[in-house]
Amino acid sequence: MSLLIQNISKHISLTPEEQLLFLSKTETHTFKAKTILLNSGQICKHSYFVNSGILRSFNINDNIVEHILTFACEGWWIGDMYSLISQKPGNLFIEVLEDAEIVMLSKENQDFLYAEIPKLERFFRILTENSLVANQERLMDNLSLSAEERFEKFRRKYPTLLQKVPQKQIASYIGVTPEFFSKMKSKLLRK
Amino acid sequence: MSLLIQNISKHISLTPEEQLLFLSKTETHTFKAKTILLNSGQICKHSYFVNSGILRSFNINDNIVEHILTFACEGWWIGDMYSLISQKPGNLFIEVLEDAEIVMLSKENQDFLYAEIPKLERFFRILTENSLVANQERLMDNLSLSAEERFEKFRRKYPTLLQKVPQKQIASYIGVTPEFFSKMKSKLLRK
DNA sequence: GAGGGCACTTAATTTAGGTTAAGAAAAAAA
DNA sequence: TTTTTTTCTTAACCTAAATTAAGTGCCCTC
Repeated sequence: MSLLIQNISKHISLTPEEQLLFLSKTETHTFKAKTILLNSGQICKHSYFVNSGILRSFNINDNIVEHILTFACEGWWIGDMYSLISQKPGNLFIEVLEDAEIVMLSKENQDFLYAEIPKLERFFRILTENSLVANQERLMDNLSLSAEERFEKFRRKYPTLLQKVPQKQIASYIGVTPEFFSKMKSKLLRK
Repeated sequence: MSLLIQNISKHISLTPEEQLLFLSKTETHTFKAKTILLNSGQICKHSYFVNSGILRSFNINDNIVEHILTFACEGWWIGDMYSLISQKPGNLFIEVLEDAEIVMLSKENQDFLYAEIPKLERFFRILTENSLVANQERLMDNLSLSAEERFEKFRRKYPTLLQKVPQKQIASYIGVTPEFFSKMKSKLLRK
């Protein structure tokens, strides 16, 4: 069974026909690292489900500084939620960090599937709720924890990412400069 | 028509019977300012819809510093999403800031209503999506904007709140100390 | 295998924002 | 009204993290 169907089946149960219908409305593609799937200023047309590889979404401030909103590894969904909902140009980039196989679900097909398989409303509601909870926690962490504590949390939450993505991107995710991150890391190692 | 039904009707349409069923599963109460509706460490049993007044959700760090997650005014929903979903003890407080009339929807009744009126899955999906988008924007703002810029955004987004809640709570929301907020404010006024 | 970018490090300097403390003003309570 | 508590301000001092800059190692690709 595909990773995507497994993912859905964690929260709702689909009949074999529904599974086939769902899959028939998606497209699976492979992308090389460094591919930009969505550019800032574009309208986001798809939700992306990661079969393998790593993606990230980020924005760029004043044309200089990148800030990472999310990483997405195997079994995660990613997209520009704002742009996807509003169908207006967003300010996020979505980029492939590690060669990836991606299931793409277009906004239109998603709406079609909501109509055909109303249970999917439930599935995406739960998915969105979980994102919201994670996001709220990260926001509170950014308000109340030091960079060191945020790094510790990141390391515990995404142990595999630590090995796989350049550390300047982890710095960006936890909200510090690469230089400060480097200093902090060597301080932690010295302990 | 009640504010709550208006709110729901923005996203889905309910028959009069469904409206009555929904309302029959809620309880409306009034609360005085300073009432704590939910304490840290408790399991959140209700979603709260604000008919009038102002509420806030916040956590307390190291028993000292408060950090505000959300304000909720007329027509807004509020709750501890983490605790509500998981039915585990959360770390948020929910407090009434200004005398309020609140519609309370228990977790059990919400689940009951999902079963009776599946359209509601859609409604709460959309509600959660909108929260997520707002939350993501706030997170990115916290990563990339200065305190002054965050305050400017807050002021534009919630002009009414500025008058109504103590400024130390706005400080807490944008993520600075009351002292720094005061300094910043007088600097902005001098311009 | 030489050269050109990246990613990472280190260090000096600067700054945004925190801390501490104390008084003034305002609001709530009595 | 008076008292008490909370909120707001101001100011001196402190610190986490940013900025700037220079140097090192490393993977590309030509």
